[in-house]
Amino acid sequence: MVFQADDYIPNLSYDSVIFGFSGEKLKILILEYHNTGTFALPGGFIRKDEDLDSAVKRGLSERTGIDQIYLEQFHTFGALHRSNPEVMRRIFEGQGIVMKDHWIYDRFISVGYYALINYDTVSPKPDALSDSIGWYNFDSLPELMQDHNQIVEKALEHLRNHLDQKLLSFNLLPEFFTMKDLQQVYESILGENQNRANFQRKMLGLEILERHEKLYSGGSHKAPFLYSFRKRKSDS
Amino acid sequence: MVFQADDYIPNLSYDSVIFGFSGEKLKILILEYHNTGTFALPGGFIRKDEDLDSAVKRGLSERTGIDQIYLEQFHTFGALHRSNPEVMRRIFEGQGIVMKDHWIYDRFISVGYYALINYDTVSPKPDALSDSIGWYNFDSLPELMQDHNQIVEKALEHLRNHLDQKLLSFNLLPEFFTMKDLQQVYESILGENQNRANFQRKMLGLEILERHEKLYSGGSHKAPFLYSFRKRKSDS
DNA sequence: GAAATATTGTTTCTTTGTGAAACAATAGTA
DNA sequence: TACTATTGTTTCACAAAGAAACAATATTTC
Repeated sequence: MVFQADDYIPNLSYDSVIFGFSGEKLKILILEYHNTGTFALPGGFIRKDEDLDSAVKRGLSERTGIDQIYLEQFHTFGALHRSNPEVMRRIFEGQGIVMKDHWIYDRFISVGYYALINYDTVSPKPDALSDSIGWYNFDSLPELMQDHNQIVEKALEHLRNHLDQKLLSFNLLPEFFTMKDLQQVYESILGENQNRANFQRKMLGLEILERHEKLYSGGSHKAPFLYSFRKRKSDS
Repeated sequence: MVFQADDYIPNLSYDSVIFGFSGEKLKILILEYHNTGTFALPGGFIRKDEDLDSAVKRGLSERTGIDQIYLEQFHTFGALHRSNPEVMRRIFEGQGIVMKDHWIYDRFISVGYYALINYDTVSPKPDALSDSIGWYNFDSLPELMQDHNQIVEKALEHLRNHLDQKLLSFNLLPEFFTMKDLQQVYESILGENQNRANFQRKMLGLEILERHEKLYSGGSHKAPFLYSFRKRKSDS
């Protein structure tokens, strides 16, 4: 599982910010390299014979088991000193792998992607080098290696700016959800409370929701409708 | 001037969409390789010892002579077959350079940037490989090599989406301009007419314009105010 | 089984913002 | 001096957004 130099494009990687929503909080997937105490975003390399997008999809599907993932590229990080060969070296040595020279120790420019996935239906798997992968609350992340904290910041910024246009939130929810669920997704991403009545009006006005029978819920109050989002032509 | 393999990151390039505004129309800079009839965006490669952003700035300043350029990265294009080695080979051979193998014939992933510059104060210079560089009306571009037309499309899309937030338009205007000038920039970028009264109200409301004395103009009508945009702390 | 409670779905009212038109001002022209 | 073209501003109508109030209902409590 040591990466063969000839198979991959050198000096170029991708890093992914994988968002999930637990029902209350926005979370992202973080890898941990136990022996080094290093936290990192899931990332990977691009084969010489594959599309950039395909490389990212491949990596995410390996880690999450999901094939149909909402993926968006948001920025490419190219500062000269963003990558630190010493950190990579420690990670490999923490795994018992000692290599004097390797293309992986070079300087890397990295393309940032974010993904939105349904938290409930995923059981993430660590990759070959990492010992664990897990969900972390977005508002209390550990310190990540290299510039990964900045990458996360930029991902959220992009997500916020495009939340309305792209109805991204749906990718974070299960098939059926209540209006309150949807509102909580918006609130956790935007970081501010939304007015309940206006939020409902706005969402229904978009004409993308399908209303179903009422939820037979356990709450001691009026049961909310369940919604799903309409299948569109563009969906495959 | 043949690029040395050891100096540059392989398989990675940048392409730049350089916007200018002639006073009426939105234009972009296009290179032409005469002997091949090929049109292309100005682009370049990244040295192993420089920031990605610096590489792009270096390239633009070589071509435009301007150092302080508004630059924004908008997308990285990574489709496997986006670059075509045959086209590159023809360009080199058109220059009388015949090389059997060269890293420049490899597959390239390219980072797209756009720049906004003041049309009047720039006299663009072609690079080593191209015979000419010139302004083309944005709405009547020639067919460009590889995926460069798509790159331009995506640049405009990004520019439109961020026009309000970032007040980008100012980078396209001379130091002093009228409200009508500013409105024409907006209209040419957005591709639709703006209401005159509301546009003025909106722009003044942003509190970023400084109003100066009236222009002593030649028009047979009330002379318009001249404006400049306020210097901000963040400017260096 | 009736009242109480919590939350949902909707409506109403107010405020704010936007689009279009009208009005007033003025530099040059006839 | 009147006329014309365009600018700067105001007004009006309408739509959107924010806040509060009202009505409906599933469960709990008495």
